[in-house]
Amino acid sequence: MTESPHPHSNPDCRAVSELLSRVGDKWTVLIVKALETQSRRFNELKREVGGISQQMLTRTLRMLERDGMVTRTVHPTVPPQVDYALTDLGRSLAVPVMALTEWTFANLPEIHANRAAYDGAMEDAA
Amino acid sequence: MTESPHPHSNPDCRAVSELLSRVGDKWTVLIVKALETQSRRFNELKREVGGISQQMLTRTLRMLERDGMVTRTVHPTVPPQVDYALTDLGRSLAVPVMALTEWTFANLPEIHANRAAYDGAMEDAA
DNA sequence: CTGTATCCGTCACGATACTG
DNA sequence: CAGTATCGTGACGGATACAG
Repeated sequence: MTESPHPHSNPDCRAVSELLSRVGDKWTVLIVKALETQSRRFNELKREVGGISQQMLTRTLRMLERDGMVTRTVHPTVPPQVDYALTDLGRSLAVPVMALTEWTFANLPEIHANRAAYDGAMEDAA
Repeated sequence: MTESPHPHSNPDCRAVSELLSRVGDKWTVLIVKALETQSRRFNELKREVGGISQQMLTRTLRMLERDGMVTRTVHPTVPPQVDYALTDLGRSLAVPVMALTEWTFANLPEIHANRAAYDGAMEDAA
């Protein structure tokens, strides 16, 4: 946990920021969740996640594979079959992510109430 | 933890996704970190975070305020003085975020190694 | 089936100038 | 000091067509 006057310029903090961006992107968590219980084929994932384009599924899987979060196994059959599975690293990431998820569920009512109050105050001012 | 064939369309899961995006954006975590120990004034925050534009600082603070993560206190002095502070909600969010941060530090070497291996394999193929 | 290539719209973000 | 207004840019993400 390095200290720096400008967290931004610190390489370690940039790494954390980068990881948070990955987790915060539109599809990563949904894909990891879909792989949580079992390995999946490409189109299985596409159906399971729902609403994702082929392009984004491919891109996100490549990033996850590069970081060692998922493995990609090609079976040289015809038609081709590719299985994606979580690695231990990917599964271990799911733990703190789940903590954030549970925090969200626990505090969702309060957040919604806060927003309603804020928006109400804003339109009073307007 | 609601079940749905298409997580995307589930309002609870969208809320989680939204929260992850907020945490995953470029500045939120850095601002929360800067407010962790004490309340800060606008330009104090700007200096502390480092590299953020006025516009993004304002926007991010507004979002955090709307969600009830920070309070905004205006002192009617001249020149004007505005203090930002974390709420209990904001502080409680910091807990699971820190868990993710620590996971990152713990697994950074492995991730870097994975990337190097992946990139190496790629340029072999090329 | 499992991708890659291409095009395109949107929006987050940055820089700058201006205001109370 | 603490913002708001405006404009520009690039990355992100979707749709579609094509390929092995």
